[in-house]
Amino acid sequence: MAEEKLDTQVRREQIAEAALTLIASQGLRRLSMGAVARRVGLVPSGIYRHFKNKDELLDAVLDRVEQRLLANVKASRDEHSNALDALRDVLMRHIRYLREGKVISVPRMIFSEDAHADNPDRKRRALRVLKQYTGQVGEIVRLGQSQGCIRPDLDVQTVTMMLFGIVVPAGILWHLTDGGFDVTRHAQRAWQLFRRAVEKSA
Amino acid sequence: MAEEKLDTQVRREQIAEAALTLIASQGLRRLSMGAVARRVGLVPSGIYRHFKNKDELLDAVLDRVEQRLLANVKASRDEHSNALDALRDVLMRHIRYLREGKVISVPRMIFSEDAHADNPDRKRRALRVLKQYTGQVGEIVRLGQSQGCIRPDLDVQTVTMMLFGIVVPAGILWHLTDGGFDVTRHAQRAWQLFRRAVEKSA
DNA sequence: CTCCATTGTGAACGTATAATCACAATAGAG
DNA sequence: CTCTATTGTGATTATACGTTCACAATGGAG
Repeated sequence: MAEEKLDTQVRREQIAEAALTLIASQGLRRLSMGAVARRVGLVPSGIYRHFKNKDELLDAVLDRVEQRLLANVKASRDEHSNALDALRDVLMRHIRYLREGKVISVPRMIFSEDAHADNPDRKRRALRVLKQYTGQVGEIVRLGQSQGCIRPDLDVQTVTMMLFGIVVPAGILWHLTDGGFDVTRHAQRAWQLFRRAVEKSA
Repeated sequence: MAEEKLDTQVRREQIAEAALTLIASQGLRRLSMGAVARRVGLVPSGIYRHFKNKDELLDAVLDRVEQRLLANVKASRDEHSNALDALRDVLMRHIRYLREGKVISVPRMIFSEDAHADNPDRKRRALRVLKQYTGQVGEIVRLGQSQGCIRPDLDVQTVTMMLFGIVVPAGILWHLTDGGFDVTRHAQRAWQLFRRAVEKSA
């Protein structure tokens, strides 16, 4: 079945990526070691050459999720000096990924109760990822406050979660409607509302 | 095991309620027919006297979720003539329930990919429930626009989802932190933001 | 080229759980 | 009170899945 023998480091990447894709397309519940194996062209037991068990695999997936999330915020920060522009970019980046069906696995890994059904450790790690992420976004908010484009009296976390609150429900509807919900239009409109709420009027 | 023989109608209620509670406390994944049975004082196979299979049970649970959601919005509408007050009440009602740990099963049933993993039918029904719910909230928004307290130029659905976007992320954090996140405080602050965004200033 | 550590395979096992069925208990109609 | 339909039980089956293990293939160090 395997085309060739590959190094563990390579396989671990392949396998984690395959798991991520499968989670994105079918949800965590249907993620079986067998399905992952098939996707990388291995036999189920082959996975265990590279991961001790399913838990360890899910941890690796969570690692990838963490990397991508933080990389995204960083990109938005780097590309926009104006804080509001950067925040808008963060938002739109999420929406774009949503539409491309790429990283639905992210919310699925972090939010799905299944991801930490009986694994308090992973639950803690998911929380840590989320906090790091909102922390980064919060930095942008703070920047905006010092730039004078965001009202200084607002609680940073609240603003952050409000932005977050545009993406998550949109993702839910997008998922429930199998892509029928126009997330882009919604994000644009919601952004107007968000902006009105946080912008410091001159 | 069973204390007494009970009518199917009564059992169906008991069983659906037990399932709802279990989903709330442990998530959908860990919901087994055996666990439900134990909770109502029956033997696993006993469930099948009242439900054809697990799918039918989950459908019944979704029914209950639907009822409670709509009843909640209705209560908020009835208790407050001012639209903004009613919206705030809808929000706070959610938050209260969140804290009481009562109806986490609601988002779990509607949002969890597991609830409709390979059941497109239930997915459609979950969408219908969500649409009815947002439709009801949307009515309040429209009312507010005609009352003159909500900006008339705003898209109703966007406003509705924005309110929704306060609850959902809060619920996520509340869940991830095992109740450590102060959802009430967050809801109050987020409400200020929301209000500022949608209120028609005099 | 040779050899061994690494990687891949197929069969097998244990477990969890949904679902079925023959049989027992019981509540309520008559 | 009696009888039957309804409800409850325990044993059992089927299935899916995570995991293990003995064995085979292979690639790279020497």
